[in-house]
Amino acid sequence: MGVSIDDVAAQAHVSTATVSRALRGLPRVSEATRAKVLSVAAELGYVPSPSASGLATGRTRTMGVLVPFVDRWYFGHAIEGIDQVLRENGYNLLLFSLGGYVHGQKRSFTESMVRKQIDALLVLSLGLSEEELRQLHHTEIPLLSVGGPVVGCSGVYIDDGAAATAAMDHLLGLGHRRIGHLSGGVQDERNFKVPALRTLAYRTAMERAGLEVRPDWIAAGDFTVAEGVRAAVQIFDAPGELPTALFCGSDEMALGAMFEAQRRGIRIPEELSVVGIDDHDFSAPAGLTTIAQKPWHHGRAAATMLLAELAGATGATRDTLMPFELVVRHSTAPPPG
Amino acid sequence: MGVSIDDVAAQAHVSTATVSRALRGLPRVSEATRAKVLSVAAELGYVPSPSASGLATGRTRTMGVLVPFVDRWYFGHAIEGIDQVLRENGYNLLLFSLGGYVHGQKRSFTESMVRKQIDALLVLSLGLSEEELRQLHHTEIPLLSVGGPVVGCSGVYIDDGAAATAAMDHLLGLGHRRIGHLSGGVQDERNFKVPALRTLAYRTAMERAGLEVRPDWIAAGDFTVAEGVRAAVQIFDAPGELPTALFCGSDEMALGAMFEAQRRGIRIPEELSVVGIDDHDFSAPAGLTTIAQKPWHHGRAAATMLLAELAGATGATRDTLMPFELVVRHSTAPPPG
DNA sequence: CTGTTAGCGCTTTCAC
DNA sequence: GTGAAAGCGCTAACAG
Repeated sequence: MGVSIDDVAAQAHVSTATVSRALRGLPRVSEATRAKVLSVAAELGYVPSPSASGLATGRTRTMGVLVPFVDRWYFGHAIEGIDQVLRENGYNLLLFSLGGYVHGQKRSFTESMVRKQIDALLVLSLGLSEEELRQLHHTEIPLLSVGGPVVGCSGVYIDDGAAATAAMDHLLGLGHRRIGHLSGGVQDERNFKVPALRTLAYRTAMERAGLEVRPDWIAAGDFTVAEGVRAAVQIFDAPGELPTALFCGSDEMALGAMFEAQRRGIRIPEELSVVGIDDHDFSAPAGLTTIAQKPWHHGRAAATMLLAELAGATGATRDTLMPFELVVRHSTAPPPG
Repeated sequence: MGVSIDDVAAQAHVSTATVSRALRGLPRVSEATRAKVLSVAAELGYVPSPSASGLATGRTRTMGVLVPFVDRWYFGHAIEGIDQVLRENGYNLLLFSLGGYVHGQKRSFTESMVRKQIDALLVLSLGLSEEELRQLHHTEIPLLSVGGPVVGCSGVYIDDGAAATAAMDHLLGLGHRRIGHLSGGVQDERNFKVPALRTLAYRTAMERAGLEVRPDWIAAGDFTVAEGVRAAVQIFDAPGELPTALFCGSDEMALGAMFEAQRRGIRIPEELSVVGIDDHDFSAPAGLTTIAQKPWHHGRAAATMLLAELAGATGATRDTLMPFELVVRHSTAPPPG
């Protein structure tokens, strides 16, 4: 059925070894033979078998990408960036999604899924357990994280503390003093520290400004709109005065808070300022002020580094901080009064 | 470095063939030997080489998934569903994203990316060109589309015409007579008919109700929020009276229209009703009335069928219509007056 | 129930 | 510059 390298060799009247060299652009092949081989291969519609060359070389030209979800803003865009550079370099992208099972027994990622199957692994914003990390390092394939720090391997991400601080400084600069917070990452996310970093920056900024951190002005979500609504409800329903501003751990949560505020007739930004982190696709249309980051670029940068490492550039994968930027839109203004 | 089947065979004092049978759960192996092999394999940390077995069997236990984007609602969720059933069945998911290059020369999907690499291909809501379709069918691997009809292969999707009609009937039932439309798919999407089907249903419903289809009440977008805003602006800015309702080709566009309406002080649903299709994650929080579909289920269903087909159940992949449902929330009401 | 023996299709020394 | 031949690790007859 499939035409093999032998067919090409026969047709071109050369050995399989020569066909192999010619097709891969290796030296030690005369231009005449190379041309001949190329034309015969094209004519026959020859496509090399990845399994065969994988077996022979030990490399699969496939990169694994491990994600907690594919249907969430950050991951979708990061994967898109990764896919693009992989494609440009003739690499395949093997996707492993935990589908939300960030922890627990339903979580099904194991070393065996990866062994002898991929040349390197990109881990997206994921807290790997000690055991998983151990297994992964044991496979000895290059590893790189994207979207947040992961112990034991380098990563590509923004300085979450600084980003959150920039958001807080914006609010503080506007004159807000009663600032609430929708935090991300409800529970134990193991080694994944992003939500905690952002929340820590909130507390630090408040204290630095000499402001009180009121527990009833902090609510936890999981980075989604739905949870943003839930967290906002919790804060809005709390007895006592409301904050004049909300710093949200993600744009989705910020948007959720905006929806809930609108539902209650709380005017934004007149009565309440809202700022998020991400610059989600919905943020510009909704007029949300945010700290923008570009997961697509993160993916590209990470994949590029990993490819360089595979190409032999030892040390090509290093921790690298990506830029972020405050984008002021219409959800923030000085506090009322 | 890697421990091979021979190592296991040696340690277990059996032949490689026996190890192979034992590990794959084939018959004709005594329980005693099977147990022995299993324990030795575990002890040695043996993991079979996909390349080797792929070479030997001609099957890779990998399914390809071709998508126009991974960072869009429908696709992200569909991929999640696909990934899950693949994982449950020991299959790998090789992702091919066109990254938005739905057409044009930057589009890089070719037969060679697929040949000898995957056992089957899932094509997500994508209009393949005649040439691509020809190449794909030429590879003779099972094909199945998800999210919309693709000529030449079966598919899993909702009846878009009926879904759009349900949305229109809701509006009509509420008493609306001036209904505008945000259509999807701006330009030539080749063989991808979903946007056109929805728009056709709009026209048909209008005519059936004896209502005028006004060109200035129809604006085209590309299914995204940003385009929804743009299209809404176009309609809102048109001279003459405004429609009292908007039927949008996707929830993202509907949400964009809602943002724009809010910006202009057009009250929803008092002055304007908006209905979409999808039940996007943002729809419930935003209170958008919509026709809900479940891409995650579509993905699961499609992957399951393809796997069955691969397992030998000829004809397992057939056209199958998935359910949809009107979800009434707070963006629709009877027209003013 | 188990072992032997060919490959699967490609890469890679090592000769020539 | 080119060819011969030995694998890479596993599966699949075919014997026994």
